[in-house]
Amino acid sequence: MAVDWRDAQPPALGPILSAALEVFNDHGFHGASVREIARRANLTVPSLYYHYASKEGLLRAVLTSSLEPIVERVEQASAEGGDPPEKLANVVECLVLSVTSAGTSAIDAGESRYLGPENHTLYVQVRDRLERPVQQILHDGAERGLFVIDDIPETRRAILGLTQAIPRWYQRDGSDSPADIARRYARLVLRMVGYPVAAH
Amino acid sequence: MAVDWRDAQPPALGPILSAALEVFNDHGFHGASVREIARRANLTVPSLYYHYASKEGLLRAVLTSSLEPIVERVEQASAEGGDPPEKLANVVECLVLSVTSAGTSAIDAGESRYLGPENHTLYVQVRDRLERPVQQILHDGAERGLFVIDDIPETRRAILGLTQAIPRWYQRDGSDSPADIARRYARLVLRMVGYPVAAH
DNA sequence: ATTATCTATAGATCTATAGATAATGC
DNA sequence: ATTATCTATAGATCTATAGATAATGC
Repeated sequence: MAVDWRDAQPPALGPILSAALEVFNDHGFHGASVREIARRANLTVPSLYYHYASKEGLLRAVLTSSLEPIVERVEQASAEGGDPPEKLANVVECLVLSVTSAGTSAIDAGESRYLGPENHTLYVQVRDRLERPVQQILHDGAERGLFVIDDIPETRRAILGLTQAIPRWYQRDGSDSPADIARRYARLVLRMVGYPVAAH
Repeated sequence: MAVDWRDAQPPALGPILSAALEVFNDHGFHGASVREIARRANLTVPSLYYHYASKEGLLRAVLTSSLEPIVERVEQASAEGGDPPEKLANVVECLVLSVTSAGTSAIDAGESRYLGPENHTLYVQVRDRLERPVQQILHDGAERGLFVIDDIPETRRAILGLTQAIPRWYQRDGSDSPADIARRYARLVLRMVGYPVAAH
């Protein structure tokens, strides 16, 4: 096993994209200015434009570069589980850890709607790789009669929407550790697909 | 019973706020321009400023005016249920119908973070009235041993986050009617709180 | 030669206001 | 008197580029 998906992720995002991630997270795509991104990256604006053709290109790079390591960890988390319930618990834990941990940081996936058609397509390709393992687990679990699911794609969207909503309320100085939240969310999702889990 | 919470909601938002709602929904707060809002409301920009002191004031008015009728319907939906499971199913159905129905339209609650402190406080007061009945139902259901819940506030946030994520993928021309989605989401949430529901 | 940075600036757009003018209600 | 609209514009800010300059690698 190359890396443990439970480990805290390294930044891995280079100074420009790290600056862009911060500013996009703080103000959203339209509220962010390339001036501020350049300032936080210790560059002038034209230097920034040497590396990225446009503000939109910057957003696409931030979104895909943030999501790609998450996809890889999610694939590992799924592979590590023995049966669908364990796989699903692992994947949900991994997703929650990803959006609550420092480095990776969760840029609101909703900002992707401001991408133009070409950049949006590139982003969707990465997002699809995140959806695929979740879809597969739900399908397998339902097929084996382990899960009770009315509509698999809808449930997949519910699960991913659930984890993406966490950054809206999560405070890093709160009393609950990311690991605690991750474990509770895993149980919550297992119950959601009709797999009974006792209360803790 | 004054109004049926399952009825499709009337617009009820006046021409200026309706225009603002559309533009904020299309482009987000920072991507929206007051020029376009004024244009869609058939007004000049200074006329618009006569009615609302600032773009931020417009956003606050849109957010609270959109949310208030939803709050009232949710309170009705809860009151109409006999026991916690029925109340919860009603509330979730009502929330899903609210974010998928035409008039009310679901402005992304995430835009509220762009409000300044005073306006944010006003918005939070309305949002709290939405959270309260959900919190109460979860509390009652857990107390009576009907629900299996690890953490009530976290589960409340999960449920509301779940419904707020719907507008990101919901297409009004899709094959599933809002009523179908609402019923499936209600079952999904009941399972989430450990209340078993058979598959449909 | 290539890569990466800079100063200076174009040109558009943004929120908001000043001050005049019309329409309405007492 | 009050309410609601308008024309005209202030003043700031935004994304992006032109063109010069330095540093690096062959």
